[in-house]
Amino acid sequence: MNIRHIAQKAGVSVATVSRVLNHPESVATATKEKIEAIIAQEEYTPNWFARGLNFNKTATIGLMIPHIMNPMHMEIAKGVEDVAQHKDYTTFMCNVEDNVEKEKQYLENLIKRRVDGIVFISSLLGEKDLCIADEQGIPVVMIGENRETLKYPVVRVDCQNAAYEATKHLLEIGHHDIAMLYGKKPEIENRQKIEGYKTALKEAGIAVNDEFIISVENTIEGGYLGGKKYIDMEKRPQAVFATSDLLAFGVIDAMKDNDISVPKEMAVIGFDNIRMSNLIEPKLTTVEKPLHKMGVLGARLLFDMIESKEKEEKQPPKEILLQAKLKIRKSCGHKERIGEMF
Amino acid sequence: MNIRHIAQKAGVSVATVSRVLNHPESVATATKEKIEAIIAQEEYTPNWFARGLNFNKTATIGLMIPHIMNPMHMEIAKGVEDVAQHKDYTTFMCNVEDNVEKEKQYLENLIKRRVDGIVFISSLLGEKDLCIADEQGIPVVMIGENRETLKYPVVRVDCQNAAYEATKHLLEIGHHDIAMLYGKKPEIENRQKIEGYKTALKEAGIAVNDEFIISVENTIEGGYLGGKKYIDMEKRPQAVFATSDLLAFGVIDAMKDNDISVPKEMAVIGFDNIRMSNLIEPKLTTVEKPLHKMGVLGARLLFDMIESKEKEEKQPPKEILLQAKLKIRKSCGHKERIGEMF
DNA sequence: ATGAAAGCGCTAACAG
DNA sequence: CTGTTAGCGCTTTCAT
Repeated sequence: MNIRHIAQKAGVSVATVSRVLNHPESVATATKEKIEAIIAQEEYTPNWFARGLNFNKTATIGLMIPHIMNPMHMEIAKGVEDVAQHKDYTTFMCNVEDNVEKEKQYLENLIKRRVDGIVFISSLLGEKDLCIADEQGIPVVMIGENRETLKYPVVRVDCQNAAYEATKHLLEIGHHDIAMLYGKKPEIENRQKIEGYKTALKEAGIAVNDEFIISVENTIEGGYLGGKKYIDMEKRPQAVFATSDLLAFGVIDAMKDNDISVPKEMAVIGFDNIRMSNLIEPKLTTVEKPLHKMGVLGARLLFDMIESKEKEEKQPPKEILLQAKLKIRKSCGHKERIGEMF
Repeated sequence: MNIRHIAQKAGVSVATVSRVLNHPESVATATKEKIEAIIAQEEYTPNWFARGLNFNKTATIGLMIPHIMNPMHMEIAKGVEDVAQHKDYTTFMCNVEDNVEKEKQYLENLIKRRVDGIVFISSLLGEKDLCIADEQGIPVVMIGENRETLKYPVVRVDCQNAAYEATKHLLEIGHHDIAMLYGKKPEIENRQKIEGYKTALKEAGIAVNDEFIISVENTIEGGYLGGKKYIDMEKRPQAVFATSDLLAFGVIDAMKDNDISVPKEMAVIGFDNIRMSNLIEPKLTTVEKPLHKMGVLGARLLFDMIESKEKEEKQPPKEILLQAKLKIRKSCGHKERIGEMF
């Protein structure tokens, strides 16, 4: 079933059919209606490839997701998808699994398919790979930074400051021996978080204990493992700053399994504020990232680029810096500052 | 940058370039290597559309997901994606948001893009829409049933029996007034679950109280709302059978907010056994669905069809029926049957 | 307002 | 082993 069949049935040329598909106003009402009827009746759908061959637009964007089982990523993804949907774009979600090779493969795939743009959530890719997209003229935006060099527009949150605040919160409650558990993957954010953590400790005149700084897989299981390590230490920490809520969940689970009360014997603070974080027991004190908003802003940035590309304008890469906010709940045992609570 | 440029640079015809791209073995090693070098150097990527115009294969499958923020769906999606990845297929994930219109739109989009097959998770679509894919010769498989008529291969679990077992478990513990809270959306499964629930009650000689059967959005918030309704009833139920873990989470949260102890004053059982269900307090007793496996089996079914389509074989739609299993934890307060625990 | 015809970039017979 | 060439289905000038 192709455009020629329709043209024949209607007794017109293919050009006319093509016109009713693309510029309906330029066709006589009578012929148009006749053709439209036939199209409907025959359930004809124009061939996407033939079309793409002529246009250079696919109304598709790609979305790289580090891990689809991590609710944090999905909350961001939802934000991106909401905007894309609104613009009548289809979103290609790609599950990277924290694996550089897989991400590279997906990127190539997306480029081959000529997506109009790509949003990366915490990309693992280096300059060299990323610029493949660039060279093909495909706009790219980052959510969560990727490399120090900001060659691409990026939506990021000030992780260093957030980590500083989180650690300080633990300090204010009265803890000295504060451990930090971080997920292996988004390297730069980790570095910033470590920096913030150390700064807070130093300001409080506390020496950094490197044994307390552990990295694991960024999953509940990873958190459990980390928690177990802290438990087995000769000199246990009094508090754990976990760099994601998922990790914090794992830590708390490990504590429960070993009859260590949270927050009484061990304070735990998370990062991200995913939906579930106020459902576990004790409700998780955490750092609130505006996840959905990050997705929305990232997508907007991308569409700005797509649209300015059409007009052949060029703009310098924008950077949106968001601040995170402490969300004080129960897992650190703080009793004052109730005003800041949810 | 197209195939002609490459051909010129290499001093060969486009056909030869096309050959090294598609049937490298049929080209002399020397010419092949030369052409490959030029392709690499020029960073040439074949135009996807031109290619799709000739082949009728895109190495892409579509995956309809009712709601990306529901971990249950993402665990299934992960199973599908794992298989697709293994077969070197790219997976187009579509976030349906429990919205028929959106699902229809995504379906049309996937068809236009000529995906090689589509996996639907708990599709909302009717025969009429679904057969659009059929008519275009695009294989379709269902995970979680869609309509009574099984025109398509399907991976499903015996929800009726599972609901029966869940209710019976509540009964065995000693509860009489058992409520049922179900999510609005996968209609058929709901019907089956209600059936199983009623059967168990009847067998125990307990009259069904229709007031106890409430439907809400299938989210944590929905569960919270449902829980609240039960709390406000003149004669409160002693136990709630929630048809998803997400709902159960919400119910438990509502109980906590109202100082009703789970399981002492209110037993709660869930359905799905998502990863988080043993992290909340009390650990959730639930019905375990083999989520990842469902995704894997669904994808395999799809690839069977894709491959048998290539060979022009036709096979009757297969149906895979899985059994769910009670996962007894703490939220119902049962103390025996420890052997069945995690 | 409509038709004829020239591509878009690629693949696959068919020849050599 | 390689080149020539006819499409794949559609859009879009350029004529009429």
